[in-house]
Amino acid sequence: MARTASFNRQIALDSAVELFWSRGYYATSMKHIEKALDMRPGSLYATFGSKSGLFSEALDAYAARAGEDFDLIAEGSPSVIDGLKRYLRSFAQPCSDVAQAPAQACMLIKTLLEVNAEDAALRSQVDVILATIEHKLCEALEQAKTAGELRGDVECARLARLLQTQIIGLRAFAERNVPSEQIAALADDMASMLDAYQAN
Amino acid sequence: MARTASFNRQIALDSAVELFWSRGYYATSMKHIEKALDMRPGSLYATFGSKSGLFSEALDAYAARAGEDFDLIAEGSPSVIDGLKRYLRSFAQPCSDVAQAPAQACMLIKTLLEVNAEDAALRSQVDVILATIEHKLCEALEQAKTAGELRGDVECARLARLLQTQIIGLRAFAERNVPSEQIAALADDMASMLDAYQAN
DNA sequence: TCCTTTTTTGAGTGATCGTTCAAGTTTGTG
DNA sequence: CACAAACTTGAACGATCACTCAAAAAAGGA
Repeated sequence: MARTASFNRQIALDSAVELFWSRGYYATSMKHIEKALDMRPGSLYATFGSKSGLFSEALDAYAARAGEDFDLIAEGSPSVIDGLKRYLRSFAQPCSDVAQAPAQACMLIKTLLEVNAEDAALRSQVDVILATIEHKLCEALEQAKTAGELRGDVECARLARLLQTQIIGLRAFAERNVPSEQIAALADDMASMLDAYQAN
Repeated sequence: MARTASFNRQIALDSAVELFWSRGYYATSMKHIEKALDMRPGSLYATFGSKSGLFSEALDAYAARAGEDFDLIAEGSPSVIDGLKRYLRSFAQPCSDVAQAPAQACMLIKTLLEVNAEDAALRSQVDVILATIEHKLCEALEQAKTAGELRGDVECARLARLLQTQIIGLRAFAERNVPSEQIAALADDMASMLDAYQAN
């Protein structure tokens, strides 16, 4: 009955994630977006509403993909704690996938540190996503506790926050121009820290 | 023989640090700068050359102040390790000074994650400053080792990077909208980690 | 007080910002 | 093939971007 859209929404969002993850929010212009997504203003605004609307959807797409990556490692691991250790170390691998990540640091953290109070909606969106991830980590730890992997007195919520902070620090540090062996050593040190929480 | 400048360079730079630390690099316009520094374009460009020139000087001013803060805590501590633990916990205090910091996260890390390849000079400047801080931490740890505070087999350079990563993570996490008790608990956990490196 | 030197001011530069929209193009249906 | 509906295009909008510069203002020395 009418013309069909020539673009694929998910592919467009993937391009937006890559672009925003690489350049950040403010330093990405609509010209960059038009080129990266191969879409013109009319289509862009009809589909995503605004630059911040597109960014918001890109954030959700990024979070979804990050969640899948975590689940994939968790499922392929013999134990919960082992999975968490592998997850930590996964950020130390220079080029794990064929598709090179546009930045070492997490897009959520880049956004948390970049976006200011004038874009409060984006800030609170990042806050919610990070709280969700924290919650997911907490659930994994409680599962480990039930399985007898963790000591009985471990506060899972607290350890979850510590773990999230380790990941944040590791990935932000990795933005520095340092040899990859040093990043790997950092990941190893963090994995070893978990030993202090494991049951005898 | 001629008119004297009406502004104080150091005061202007302090204002620039506060402004850039709060808003970041790209989201800070010359209009913001004119108002915060109470200077007009002609004076600004005659003094600092460009927006990036001013930002570069602000980065150095921030690093200098951060170094002083660290030295102050280190000097007032009974041991090196104790000083480092206090330093970690200092980032968990909501409003330690009268002058409230414009952000929880470190300005250097905000810049590292924000500035993209087009401003390579700023990026490498941050890299150099962070390497200097890492080196300073390493020296403090070696001093602690000499004083018998650390085990003999501790790799100071590696531990220095781990410490820096902890601080980066802690301060970035603190940008989230979470209760200050959780930040304090994080700092405590990080301080406890150092125990594993201390001599029996 | 006048002159020289330096600083300050603010209007103005072209470029680019996010966004809008009318016109043109492409599709499925009758 | 004709029509209607949806999508694509690209020019254009006012606002703002970093930055320039000529003119006005201010200060010290003679």
